[in-house]
Order: sequence, then structure tokens, then C-alpha cells
Amino acid sequence: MNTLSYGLLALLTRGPRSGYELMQHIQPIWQAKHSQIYPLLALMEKRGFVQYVPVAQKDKPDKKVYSLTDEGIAALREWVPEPTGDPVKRDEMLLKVYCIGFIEPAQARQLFEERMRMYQCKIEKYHRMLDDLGSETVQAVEAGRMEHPGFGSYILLKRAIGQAESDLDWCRWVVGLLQLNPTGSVGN
Amino acid sequence: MNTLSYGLLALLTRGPRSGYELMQHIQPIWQAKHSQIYPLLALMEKRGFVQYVPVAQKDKPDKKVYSLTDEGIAALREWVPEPTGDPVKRDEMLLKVYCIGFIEPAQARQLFEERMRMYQCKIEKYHRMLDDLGSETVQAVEAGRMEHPGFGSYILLKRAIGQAESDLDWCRWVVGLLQLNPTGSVGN
DNA sequence: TGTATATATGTACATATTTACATATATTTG
DNA sequence: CAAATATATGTAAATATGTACATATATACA
Repeated sequence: MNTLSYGLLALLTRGPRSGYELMQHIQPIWQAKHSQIYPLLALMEKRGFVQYVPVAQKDKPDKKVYSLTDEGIAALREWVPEPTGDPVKRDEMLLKVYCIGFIEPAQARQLFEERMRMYQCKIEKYHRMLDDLGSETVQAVEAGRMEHPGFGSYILLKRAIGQAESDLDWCRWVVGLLQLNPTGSVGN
Repeated sequence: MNTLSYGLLALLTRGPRSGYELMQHIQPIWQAKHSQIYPLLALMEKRGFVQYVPVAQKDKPDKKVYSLTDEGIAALREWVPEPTGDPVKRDEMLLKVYCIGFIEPAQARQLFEERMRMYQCKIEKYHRMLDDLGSETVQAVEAGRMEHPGFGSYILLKRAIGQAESDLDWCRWVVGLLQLNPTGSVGN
């Protein structure tokens, strides 16, 4: 049971999910490939933390829909109060920014503009996901009812939006600075 | 040559550094242990990207001070325009927040208050590092002179502060929500 | 005096993560 | 019609990362 395994149990508190769905939903919080997730699910199934039912689909491949067992919930409850690991953040772009003094100005601008597009897409996506949670969830959150299903998703989305907007603002600020010096072509 | 190796080359654009110093300075952007960094430096030394001079110290163990070679600078310049990897963010705390509906309210509050302390410490540390860069760097940044040594460090610190402040605000907001419901003791 | 921390470098081993290979079906795109 | 993409699950192998061990010196703390 590593951190990702507990993360999968955490996702399953929202209800039954296939391995494929778990892989998709965990990406914003914890990047992992399916090749890492499937073996962990198989292990947790052996240990009795999760169970699955095979579901046949027309027009799509069959899937295994996993759900939490009582033992899985117990494992989750034991994990939460344990010391929480420090956040891991690794961003190649920031390493490139570190040596910006050695970079062609045009390449520097491209680095930041690429990221601006990325953050804008993410912000839009997260807003759509917020909308999908519905007004009932909004009311539960505003009332501080953390037991409400959707409370966790809502506050995590708010955080993700805040982070992306902060980074987007930063990119805009830097691009503004870079444009003060017309080294190279200002137009593309 | 993996991403971390290029990152070490990027740090060395600021001037000669020991492996130990590189390990310390790269932490905010890319977490890595010394056990990963020392072998990479040895490899890059073999390949001629960096060179070192042994420096004897009184009161402290001897060290190897690495610096960039022309080949190292060339490698750096080839790396920058290559496609940039997506940022990797893994935070156990967010996984715990995801299943906040299954958590004891007191544990939830603790989770956020711990993080608030962490972010406050980081913000203070980053502000001290900004101050250490001096007013000359501030002027260079405000003039958009990206070739100035310190431009990269300055804008990276500004970003780190923005991110930490965004997260701190988020934690405060959530703690405020949790206090709306007096489940359990409000005082410690 | 034993224990911890900081400086400083290194290796060995275990674990985590990514990439590549494998398979099957339906849809979209060129 | 061929190629890519999305759904869906899995394994094998390579790489990246973390933990533990190893050594040496100085300082702080109990």
C-alpha cells in the first residue's frame, strides 16, 4: 500500500469506478499511467480492500467496476491521520526559466506563451467541472457540510483554478517584461 | 542526460557550485536527493559537460566545485527549444482532501492548518531570498533585461510566492467553511 | 558522553514511475 | 481505405527516485 493505492481508495469513496475511470480522475491530483494503476488495483483486490464486478459493454470493451469494501474504508481511515507527505512538484519549464539568461528571447517568449495556453485550457476545463457539480453541491460547500458528496471535489477544483490562475498571471507578467526589450521580432 | 541533469546544468549558469549546493538550490523547482545528484554529476563530468576542482576546507569536509564547460553550455542550448515536459504535481494531502467526507472533522482541520503553517514558512523564506537578490536585480527585472544574472531567480521566486499565497488563501477559505459547522470542539 | 544537525560525497538496494509491447472494438480524421 | 483516437485491461522492461548504509568533521544539546 503506497500513496497512490490510498489515493485510489479515496477516489472510490465517490462510488464504483472502473480502473480506466480511476486513472482519468486521479490525473489532476496525482499523475499515474494505467500500467501503474491496474497492478495496484489487482493487489488491493487480493488484500480485500476493493472488489470488482465484470461489466460487459456493447460498442466498448468490457470493464471491471471496482468498489470499496469495509476493509478498504477501514484502511482509508487509518491512512488519513498518518503524517502527510510533502507535495512533489517537478516542472521542466521552471528549470528552463532558471537559465533564461542563456536563452534566445524568442524561445523564452514561446516557453511562457505555451504555458499560458495550457493554463487557460485547464481553467476552462475546471470551470466546466465545477458547473457539473451543480448548485446543490455549491450550497453544501457554502454551508461547510464536508460530509456532502462533492464537497471534496468542489474545494479541490477551486484550488486547482486558483493555482492555474496564479501561474497564468505570472506568465502574463513575465511576457510583459520580455516585451519591454524589443530583442528580436516582437511579432511572430 | 535526463531532465534533472539538464536542470543541474541550468543551475550552474549562475556560477560554480558544489554538488551539495546544487542539491539544496534545486529543491524548490525539482525535488531530488543527493544520492541521485552525485552520480549524475559524475556522469556529466565524464561526458565533458561539467568540470570540477577539489576544494579543501577547514572546519568542513572537502568538496568538489563544479562548473559548466563550453560543451555543457552547448547541451543546455540544445535542450531549451526541445518540447517541454508537462509539470508533475503529486500531493498526498489533496488525496486526503478528496475523501474529506469520510474524515473526522478535527483531522480535516488539522490537515489544512498544517499546510497553512507550511505555506507561511515558505512565503517568508522566499521573501528573504527575494531581498537577498538586491535592488539592482529588481531594476533589471523591471526593465525586462532577461540576460541579467538574477532575472531567472527573481521571476521564479515571484512565481513560488504566488503559488504559495494562492494555496494559503485556499486553506484559510476551507478552514472558514469547516468552522461553520461546530462538529467536534472548535477550540483545540 | 551519546544524540542530533549541518556540511560534504558517495554507493547499494528497494520502490515508484514511465515507456513499450500486446490485444480488441468503435469512431473520427485524412 | 489507412491512421489516429478513445475505450478498456494487462505485462515486461527501463528509468527515475527514495531509503539506507558508509565515512569524516564541527557544532549544539541534553
